[in-house]
Amino acid sequence: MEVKRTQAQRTAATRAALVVAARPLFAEHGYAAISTDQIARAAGVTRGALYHQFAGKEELFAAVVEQVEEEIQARIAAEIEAAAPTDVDAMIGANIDAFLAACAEPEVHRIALIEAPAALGWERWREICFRYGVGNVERVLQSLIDAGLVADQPVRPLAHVVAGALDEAALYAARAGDREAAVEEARGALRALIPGLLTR
Amino acid sequence: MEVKRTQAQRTAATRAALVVAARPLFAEHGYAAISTDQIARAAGVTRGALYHQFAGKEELFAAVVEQVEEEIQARIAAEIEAAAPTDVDAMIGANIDAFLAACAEPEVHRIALIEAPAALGWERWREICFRYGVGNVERVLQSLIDAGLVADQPVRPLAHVVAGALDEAALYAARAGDREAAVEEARGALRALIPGLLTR
DNA sequence: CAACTTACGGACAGGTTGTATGGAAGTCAA
DNA sequence: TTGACTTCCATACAACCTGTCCGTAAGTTG
Repeated sequence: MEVKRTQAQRTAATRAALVVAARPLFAEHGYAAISTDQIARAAGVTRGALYHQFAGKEELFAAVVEQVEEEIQARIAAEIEAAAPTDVDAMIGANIDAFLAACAEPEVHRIALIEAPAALGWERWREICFRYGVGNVERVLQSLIDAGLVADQPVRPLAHVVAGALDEAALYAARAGDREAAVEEARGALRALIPGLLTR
Repeated sequence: MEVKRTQAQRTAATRAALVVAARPLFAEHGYAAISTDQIARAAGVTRGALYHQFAGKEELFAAVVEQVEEEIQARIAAEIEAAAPTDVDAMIGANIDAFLAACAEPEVHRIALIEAPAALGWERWREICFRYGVGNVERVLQSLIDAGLVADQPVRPLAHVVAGALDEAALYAARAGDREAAVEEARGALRALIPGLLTR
């Protein structure tokens, strides 16, 4: 029927279709192995539309990364709230579990942790991570420092290092043959490492 | 003069020239942004030689990664030996310092930590890391466990997680504006996190 | 409703990877 | 030494991919 659509709606629909179509393709084959033509065709538009809506392939990928980060951030927040941890150890554990669960699918870990740093450049990747993952870690650490549970120190570098450990654990868990066992191992390693920050 | 060279010498010379030429190019511009033609020209050969010696661009890059890993491994071992740490804390600190120093140049951290996972795929990257960096971490951790200084637990996942923290710290330090200060911050964060594994 | 802006499709130019082909360099047996 | 044989390398070629240009359609505004 082709109802009359406003420009904003057309733009939103096209951008959304491209991002939605690109995401699983990037997740399965990687940034370099997927062509803009494949994405456009999967989205039901042409490359012309893609290049009108995004400055280029990299910008489209950035939009996908942004969407993924936003999503896992929301998932983690929801899981933490559901767990409603009472003491510090439970809170740290809940954060670890939520992060590992959120990174389980390739759409998350492959895009956000493997492809993004190389495709967008580390600086840009770090900037995005800082607004989501690392930023969250930093907030948690800061609250622990404020509560006197972690020794006072510069939070930013500590947040990066802890986030690095979390990222690697997520990849270890997600990419293993026996997923269940690997998640358990990764959880164990993180629970051995991170609570070591607590003052006792 | 063009002395007569044996086939093995020709092969070795060509492969070495390609790897040596490719390394700084990949380090500065990244894997995707450098063409096989640029590499071949920088090496003083043609793409024909490149494709005769390596199965493709990716295999050449893998050779570069391998060389970088081997080199930093040697550097770290030498620095540890030079430091000759006596107690556990000093040993851990020496490992941290040596790793951060080894990753300072882009030729190391950009190639081995940023480009390699995406270009070679995480599985292959992990396999290489395991023969070098992660493997080394695992050996150190195992010795600590054997000595009763770290709680008994599966070493492999712990080694991955610790290596992830080290990698992120190296990137944080290497990519910062004020290098000196960032190295100090990264070192501080690692020294706050890793010794937390020690039983007290 | 007419001028204007925005969204999009198709075609083109430049550059990239990998392969195929022919010749040069080295090896080995007689 | 020589002649067959293998290895090494350079050039030419085909397929593909990105980004841009231009024309057209859809929507907006005075």
